[in-house]
Amino acid sequence: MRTFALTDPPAGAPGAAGADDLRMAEELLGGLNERQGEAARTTDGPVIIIAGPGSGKTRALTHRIAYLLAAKKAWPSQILALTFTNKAAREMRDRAEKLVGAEDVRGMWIGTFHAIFARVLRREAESIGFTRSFSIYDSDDTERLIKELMPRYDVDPKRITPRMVRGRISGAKNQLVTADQYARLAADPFEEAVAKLYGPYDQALRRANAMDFDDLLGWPIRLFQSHSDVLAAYQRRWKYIHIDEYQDTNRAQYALAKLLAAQHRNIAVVGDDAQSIYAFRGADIQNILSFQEDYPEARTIRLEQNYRSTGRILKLADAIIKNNRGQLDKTLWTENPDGEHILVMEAVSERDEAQKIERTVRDLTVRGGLRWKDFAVLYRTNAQSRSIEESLRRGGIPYRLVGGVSFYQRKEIKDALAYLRLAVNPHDAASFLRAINEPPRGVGDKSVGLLRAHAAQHNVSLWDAARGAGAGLSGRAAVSVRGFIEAIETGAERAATAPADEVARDLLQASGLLRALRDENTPESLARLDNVHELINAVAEFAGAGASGRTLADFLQEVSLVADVDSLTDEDNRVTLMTLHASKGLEFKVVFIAGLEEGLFPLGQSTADPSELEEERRLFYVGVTRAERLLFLSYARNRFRYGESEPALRSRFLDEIEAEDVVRTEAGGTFQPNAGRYTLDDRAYDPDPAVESGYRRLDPHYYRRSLRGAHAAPQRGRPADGERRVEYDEGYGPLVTGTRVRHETFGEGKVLAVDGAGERATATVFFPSAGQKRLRLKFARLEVVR
DNA sequence: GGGTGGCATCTTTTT
DNA sequence: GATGCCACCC
Repeated sequence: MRTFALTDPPAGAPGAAGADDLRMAEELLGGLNERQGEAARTTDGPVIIIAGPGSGKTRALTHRIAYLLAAKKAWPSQILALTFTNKAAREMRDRAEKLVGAEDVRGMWIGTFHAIFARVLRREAESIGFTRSFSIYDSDDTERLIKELMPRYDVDPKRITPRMVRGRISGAKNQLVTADQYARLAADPFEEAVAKLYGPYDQALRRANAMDFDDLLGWPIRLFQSHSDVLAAYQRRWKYIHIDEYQDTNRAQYALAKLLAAQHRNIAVVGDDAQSIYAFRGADIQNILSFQEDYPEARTIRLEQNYRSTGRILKLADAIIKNNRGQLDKTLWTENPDGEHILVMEAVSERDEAQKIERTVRDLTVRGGLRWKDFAVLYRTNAQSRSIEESLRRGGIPYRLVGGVSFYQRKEIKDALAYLRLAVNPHDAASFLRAINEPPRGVGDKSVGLLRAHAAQHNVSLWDAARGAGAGLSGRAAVSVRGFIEAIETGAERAATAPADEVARDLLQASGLLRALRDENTPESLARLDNVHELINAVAEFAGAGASGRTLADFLQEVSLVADVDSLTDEDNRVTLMTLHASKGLEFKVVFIAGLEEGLFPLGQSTADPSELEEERRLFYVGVTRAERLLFLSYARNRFRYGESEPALRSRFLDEIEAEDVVRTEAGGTFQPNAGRYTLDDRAYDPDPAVESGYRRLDPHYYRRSLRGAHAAPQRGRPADGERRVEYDEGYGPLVTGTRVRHETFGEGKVLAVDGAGERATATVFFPSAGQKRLRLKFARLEVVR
């Protein structure tokens, strides 16, 4: 929650730096080591800082900013710093303030890519046909919109879910592939279905005066490309550009940075390829390599000394990442003591695992003098938090859960926000659909269907359709709709003059939402009512906090852009629970990584794809390097899945650790990794080209049955051309993603995914004739087509 | 139009 | 174990 001064930098340079200025600038770099200092001092021209975990990379970047200001190289408003979380931005700003003073930092542009460019878009909205108060759609809104479109374009939401479509469209947007281009590239029936929806989806967003997250990057690019004067203005403005966590940038972010840096070429990026964990949302490590191509004059600085962790933790991290290929060359080292051994804890169940964690936390606070906030428990999926929460609660240990269902994702909050968003942007279709019959006011599916038909027919928004009345609504529905519209319009009019929180309070009152919750009068509904009041308070706080005139529209755009980690502060003394992803950039004295089991971490089918497996491994690396002093790795031999307990096998990540005197068992013995249970790349054993260059599973215990199928007998030689028949009835075979199979009734299809084990092994197969099917291998008797 | 109860389907990770 | 969806009833 931060405002950026939107004034243009004063003309000219900020005056020549005197000797005093330069001395002060140098002093600011006093606390840095030689390398960090070099990174901070390299202010002119492109710099790429390749930095390991805990090496003070953000520190170096912040000092660089302070140095620029102190040495009078730029006005604050000429500095742009892009981060990946608001929290990182806030920390960077706070540290910069401490270095050079709040006064001299004001006006600097520090924020996430999304926040900064949302801001740019707000200023330039009209030139791309939006209004300033456009809505920002999260994945929920987006899926709603896609679902709306599906029947009209003859896509069956059972076969191809809105979520899948959203994923594909988002991926395409990250790669800067437009709807037209996508339609041309679509290669299979699934992609063709996506292609049918992509264009209309974009039009629907436009009609709703809304943007999705990817548009917040895509639209600025289009804006800059079509308005060279606008681009030139921003190129001039931002004399110095900084990007933190550069390994997480996607194509669109890369393109934006390149466009903006073209004039001054003062761009400093910081990244660690080993910590790239967001490929699933389009992050591309290649951007690090491209940087050196785009800026051949770029200076490369490596920060390899680690200040955070003990020697043993670092040794473990190194042993983990060594199992990945193609990591950039980097040697981590530290002057810190070796520290304690890393402990592996085996539990019989997830409940047992949670209790062990709870007990360990308690012991360490009593004996080790640690505080609750020194601990973090990290896990792969949000669902894992439940058991850990339970045991911490039972033990009376205060904790803080990051992620999961955050405040702004709760239903009542989304409903309330829908009203507020409509008042600001009445054409917002997703909000309209959410709010129109919440609370129930007699406008059900049928009436909404009529409005929708009317809107589609006249190519107007739902709002216009509803406002035009008529549309064939029944008398009762028409009255309700009119009341709804009036309430929103009243709110919209008042928004122009009254304070944002008053507008919000009155509008929610008029909506009937508050009354419905009060009338329901259950403990749950009253809790929800409290939440809505809390939202109103948040609006009040927001509107009051800013220097001047922060509007409801500003508030709404801000809340769409905050993540849950952002609210994390060091103030509460609580144990932190969060996903490994959310932990990036943070550090804790003691870290637990729970659920180190095959299928959970590495998760699901990621083991089938080498690049996905490597991303999982980097995620493990990220988790391990969050720890300063103590690290615990745990797994359970049984874990609940789909409501029933299922046996689990400890993660390959534990068995591939090769490090002397680093890891111990709880009993104090040496941890014995079962080396070679999984090995790298022995493609020679597999005649199937689909798994070429893949990791081969070799654990005879785990995969005994599949080995009997094909892998165990490569010496029999490849079958002659033609078909190879694999029987599945006594287990399941080496079926991997991409394999072509034939089914008795559906014909030929392509395997999209395989999950489950043994009896429950299930393949997701796409059949051109019948669409996507989930088939139990036990029954389906698939033939592999070669 | 709306509410309820049973059944299926999951489960990545997030700005 | 929770959410979503559908069928059925009021």
